[in-house]
Amino acid sequence: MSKEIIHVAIVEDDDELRQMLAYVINGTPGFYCKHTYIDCESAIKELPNIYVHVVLMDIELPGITGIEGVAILKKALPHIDFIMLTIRQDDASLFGSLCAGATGYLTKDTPPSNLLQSISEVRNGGAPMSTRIARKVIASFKIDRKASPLTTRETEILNLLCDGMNYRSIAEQLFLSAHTVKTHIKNIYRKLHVTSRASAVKKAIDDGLI
Amino acid sequence: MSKEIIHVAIVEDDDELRQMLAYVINGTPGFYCKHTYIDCESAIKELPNIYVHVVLMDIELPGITGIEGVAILKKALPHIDFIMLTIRQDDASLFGSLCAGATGYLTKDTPPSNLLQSISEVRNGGAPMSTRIARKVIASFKIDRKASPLTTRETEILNLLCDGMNYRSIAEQLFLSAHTVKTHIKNIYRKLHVTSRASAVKKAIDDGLI
DNA sequence: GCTTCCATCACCCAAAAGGGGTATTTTGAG
DNA sequence: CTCAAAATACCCCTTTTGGGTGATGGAAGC
Repeated sequence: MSKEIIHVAIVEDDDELRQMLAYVINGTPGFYCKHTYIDCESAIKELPNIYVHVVLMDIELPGITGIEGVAILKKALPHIDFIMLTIRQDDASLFGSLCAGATGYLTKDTPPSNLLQSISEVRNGGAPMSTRIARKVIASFKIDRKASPLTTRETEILNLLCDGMNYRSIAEQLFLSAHTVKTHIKNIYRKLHVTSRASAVKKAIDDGLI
Repeated sequence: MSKEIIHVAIVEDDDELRQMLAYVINGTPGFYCKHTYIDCESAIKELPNIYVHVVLMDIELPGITGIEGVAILKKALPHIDFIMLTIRQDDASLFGSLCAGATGYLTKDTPPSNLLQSISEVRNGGAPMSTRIARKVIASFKIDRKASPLTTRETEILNLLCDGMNYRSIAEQLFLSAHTVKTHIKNIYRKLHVTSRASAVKKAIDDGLI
């Protein structure tokens, strides 16, 4: 664990909460919060000129949202870690924030001790998340591939279609006649309800078949 | 926090570690470990017949790997939470496990107290992860879309290609001549280094262009 | 003012794809 | 053993695609 003092900035439009957060941070050894902002516009203007390690970012802000703000700021200041601090638990907010470059995601019911621990954690290479949030993130990976309607051979050929191979190339690679490849592809089209290679590839990817 | 006793099973081929883990779990109030397995084969045979909440799963096992094991077991026993407990930190192991349905991922340097806390956490709707692991998971969402090489019009047409539309349909939809559509598609192919619709769709999806 | 990119439209031609059939062999489940 | 599904192979025919080449007008950048 690093012993350096962690410099924290806050972007939060609620005056009371913003001041309370700064108060808690400044009242804890090892943490320091000098800069707070009421919206992303001012944060975007000021942050490049100050020294800060971690930013606590609200999502629901007037003007530029916290998610858009992170996307903009993270691109300009990739060394800063952004922790979302929000009441929102919907998938769009969560995954939007992560795609934008947030490194942590805490709900506002996080008690102060956990919040401080999360700030330390993000500074030490972690990615702090509220309990339910973590579960959502993990669950998003699980692929319950509905039993593919395709046979092994068909799936094999579908993969080669993705590489842009034509009948003949596929046939050579699989030691089949081009006629057979064509028959398989016709069956693939029928099963996926498509009529072209392009849409077969798209549907296969969307449905997690490949 | 639930006060019920959490029933834990272990799948781990190292005799010493397996016994040590069981010893720690059984020595802690609120935790109970009656069943341990040295490989996935025996776990797959026994787990459906026993009462258990959480399974600690190693990855490197003789025969069926922990990842394959989770995929098989999670499908049959979706109510059980699987926590990977492994020395492996590579992306393939991590994301393979998550896709298979693991709910937690701990490295073997996790101290016993953290391990027990993680078991509680997963039982309470969380998704416990080691610090670095969490960061990897979060980082996997971040999309730094390299500026698309395609123009607005080309991207527009690329999207229609995904729907399996032909020159004529695209032309009608965009109020263009089919000749123009063809020119755009030729330019798309050149920029994406492909020579067919199927591979253009694949590459566009892979590169996050659509 | 010049150049570059974008968007638009056009023609020719060979290759490939797609739709409709039919048929044999292998494999697997009951 | 039997039946169904899967995998294999072939034919005919029309439509679509991909590659090459060329041209024009407008907007943006230098």
